[in-house]
Amino acid sequence: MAQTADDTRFAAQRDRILKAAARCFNEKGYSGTSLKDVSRHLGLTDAALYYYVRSKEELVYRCYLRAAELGSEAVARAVDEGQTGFEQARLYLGYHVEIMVGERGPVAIMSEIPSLKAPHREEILELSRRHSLAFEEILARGIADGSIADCDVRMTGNAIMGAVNWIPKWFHGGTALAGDIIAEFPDILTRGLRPAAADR
Amino acid sequence: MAQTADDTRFAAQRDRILKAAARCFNEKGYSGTSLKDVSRHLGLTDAALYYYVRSKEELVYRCYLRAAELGSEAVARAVDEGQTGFEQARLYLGYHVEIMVGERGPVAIMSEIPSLKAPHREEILELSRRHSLAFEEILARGIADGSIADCDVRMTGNAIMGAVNWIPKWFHGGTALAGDIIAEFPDILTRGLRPAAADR
DNA sequence: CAGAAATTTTAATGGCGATTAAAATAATGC
DNA sequence: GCATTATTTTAATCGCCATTAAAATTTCTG
Repeated sequence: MAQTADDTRFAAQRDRILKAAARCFNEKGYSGTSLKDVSRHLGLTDAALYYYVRSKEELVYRCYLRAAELGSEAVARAVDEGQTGFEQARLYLGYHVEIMVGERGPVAIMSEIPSLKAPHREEILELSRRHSLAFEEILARGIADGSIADCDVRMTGNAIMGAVNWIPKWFHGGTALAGDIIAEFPDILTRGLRPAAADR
Repeated sequence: MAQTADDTRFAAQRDRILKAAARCFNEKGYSGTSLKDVSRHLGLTDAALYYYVRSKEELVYRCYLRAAELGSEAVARAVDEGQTGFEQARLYLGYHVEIMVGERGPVAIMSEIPSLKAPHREEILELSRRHSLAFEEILARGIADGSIADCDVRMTGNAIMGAVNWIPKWFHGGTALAGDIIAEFPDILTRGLRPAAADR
C-alpha cells in the first residue's frame, strides 16, 4: 500500500495514467474530463486511479509537474547544444514540439493552473514562470549575439509559446501529421526572429 | 415571453450575458464555469439566464457564433483594405487582436467545439473551417503576389492562429497591456512571413 | 502451493450544478 | 392607478461525478 516512486511496476502504471490524463485534459479540459474518461483509456475503473493518486486535483498537478520536467529538460538540452541564441531557440522548439506530438506521449498543456489548489498552484506557477523566463533568456541571448533581431522578448515569447501550446487543439494523433509538425513548426516559429538582411 | 431579436432591451441584456460568458469560458473553460459564475458577473441569478438562453450549451453556441461573426468581419475588412497579401494578413491580425483584448469586450476562443451538441457543433465547425480557410487564402495570395515567402499555409496559419487564441491564457484585463498587445502582436506574428531579402 | 502484499472492482455516499416550475417583482401601455 | 407583459428570484428536482470503504482478485515471495 505504501509504494515508493522507484517501484517499477507502480511507477510505470502511474506514468501510463498521467499520459492518458494529459490526453484527456488537452482534449476536453480539466473539468470537462471525468475520471471515468481517463480510466476508460486504460481499461480500468475510475476508482482504481485512487490507488495512484490522492485526488483528481493531484492528477492534474502531476501532469503539470511532468510537463514542467520535460519542458525544462528541452530548454537545458537546447542551451547546451546550441551555439547562438537563435540556434538554441530553434533547438528548444524542436524538442518541445517533439514531446508535444511525438512518441513520448502527449504532455499536458498548462492551461488550467487556476484549477489547482493553492499549494500546488503556487508551485506550478513558479515552474511555469521559470520556464517562460528561460525561453526569454534564450531570446535575449540571441539579441545580444546578433543572431536574433531586437524585439520585445516577453511578448515574442508569449506569441511563440502560444502557437506551441495551441497545437493539441487541432492535432489529435496521427503519426504522419505529427512528423510534419515536428519538421515544420520550429522553422515557422523562428523564421520571424532572424535579423533583417539590412541589419547584418 | 416571446422576445424578438430586435427588442432593444432584450438584445442588449443578452449581449451583456454573452460577453460575461465569453470572459468566463476563456478563463476557466466550458465545464469549468458554472452558470452561477456567469450570472454573478452581472448581478443576476443563474436561473435568470434561462430567460435569454435555452441551455448552457446554447450559451456557448451563441458565444462561438458571435466570435465567428466578429472574426469574419475582421477578415472581410482586411481583405477589403489591404493591397498585398502581406498587408491583408497584417490588417486582419490587428483587427482580430483588437476584438480579442480591446473595448468590444472579450470574444470567446473556440477551444471547446467538441462540447457542443451535434447540430451546433457541425455549424460552428463549418464556420471555424471557413475562417481558417479565409486566412490561409490571404497567405496564399501573399505568396502569389510576392509579399509573403513561400510556406506551408496550413501549418503557418495554425501557428499564427494559435498564438492569437492563446492570448486569453496569459492576458487578463488591464488596459495598458492590452494596448501593448494590439500594438505589437500583429508585427510579431507577421515578421516571419516576409520573403528573405535575397529573394526580392 | 500457502500466505501476504499489491491492485482493482463493487457498491455506497455526498455535493455541486444544470434545469424547471411557480411565485414575486419590475416595467409598460392605457 | 390597473392590467398586462417582461424579467428575475425562490425553491425544488435530477443526474453526474468525485470520493471512499469494503470486498474481490491478482501478483509476488517463499
